[in-house]
Amino acid sequence: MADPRWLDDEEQQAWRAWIQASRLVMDQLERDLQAGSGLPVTYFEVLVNLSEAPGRSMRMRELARRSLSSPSRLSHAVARMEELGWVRRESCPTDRRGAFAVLTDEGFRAIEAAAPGHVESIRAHFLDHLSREQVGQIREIGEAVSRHLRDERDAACDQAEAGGGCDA
Amino acid sequence: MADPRWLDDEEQQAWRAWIQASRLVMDQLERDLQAGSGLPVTYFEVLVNLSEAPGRSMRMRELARRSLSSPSRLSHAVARMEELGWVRRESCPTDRRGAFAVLTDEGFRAIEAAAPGHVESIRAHFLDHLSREQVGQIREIGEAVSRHLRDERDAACDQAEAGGGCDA
DNA sequence: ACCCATATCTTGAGAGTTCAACAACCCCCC
DNA sequence: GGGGGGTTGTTGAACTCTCAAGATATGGGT
Repeated sequence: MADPRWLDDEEQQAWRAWIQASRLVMDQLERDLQAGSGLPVTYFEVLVNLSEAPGRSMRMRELARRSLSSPSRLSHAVARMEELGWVRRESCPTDRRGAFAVLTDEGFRAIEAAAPGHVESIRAHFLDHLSREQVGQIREIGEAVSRHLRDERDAACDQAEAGGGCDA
Repeated sequence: MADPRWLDDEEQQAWRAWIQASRLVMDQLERDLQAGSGLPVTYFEVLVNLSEAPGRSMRMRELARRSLSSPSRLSHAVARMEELGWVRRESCPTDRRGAFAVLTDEGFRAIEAAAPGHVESIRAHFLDHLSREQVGQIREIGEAVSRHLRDERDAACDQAEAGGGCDA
């Protein structure tokens, strides 16, 4: 840590371009979606995940995983969306700790209303500026990076478990 | 808007991979930087921009632009960092509306302490998983997307100005 | 049958972000 | 030398996110 390998010019430029694009795209989508439908992007993603689930219903834990959300965040988000009438909670019959989140009809209509504008936004601020080749490149890069971070998260869990037996 | 051009499979995959990677990388960097130095990423970026400016000093407006921050956000952020003793405000002699943000020695030390871990984090969660080619690709893609969004922001200003004379 | 580590989910407080409204000021134009 | 439009920066409220702590329940080992 005393003598870190600083980034060379190419790395520096790539990193800055990536993080800048990340931020700008996210922020713009957030504004568009907010202005068009009053939905934060994170809510939209939760609702989409729910809408694709059988019965439009999913365990909180699983929903959190798919929405790239922490349990806490999802809990707050669902609480908020319950107030809005978009989601309803149901208790799990086989595991009394568990809770299901269920998408209501009103929630479904909210996604349907928001989706077209959101897709336009994705095209206008992202896809339209990429060649066909670049679309393929970004998919591979994104998947490689995501895969790693997902693995690492799982490894962290395994490590925690294995840690118990490490010196025991 | 009634009949949007939905994303085909390739577009869908590319978009999801991108946004997922964006989120995962950002979140991980945030955690690492927070754990290592108690700095939020946005603060770090503000401080870095300041540290590279002549006199370690910059007008709020310009600092906001470079940090991809809204004026409001920067104002709050600087207020917070002033409490921490990392930044100091100075009034502008030639424009009495204006304010400078100035990096203090303590603020500079805070960046120096945070930087090595941050770079390691960038390598571990991003650069290390990309081939040399992909580093180049991501730079081009990021710059294309950023350029567009930057242009659009400027165009929005021009439009607002031109709008005054549009039907006048 | 009991205990304890784990898992699931919630809650409250603290911190950052956004939006709209506001205050202060510059500058150009009449 | 005033107006008036545009710029710069701040503020407060509402909202979201994170972190740590807690409530409840499961499951395996003894």
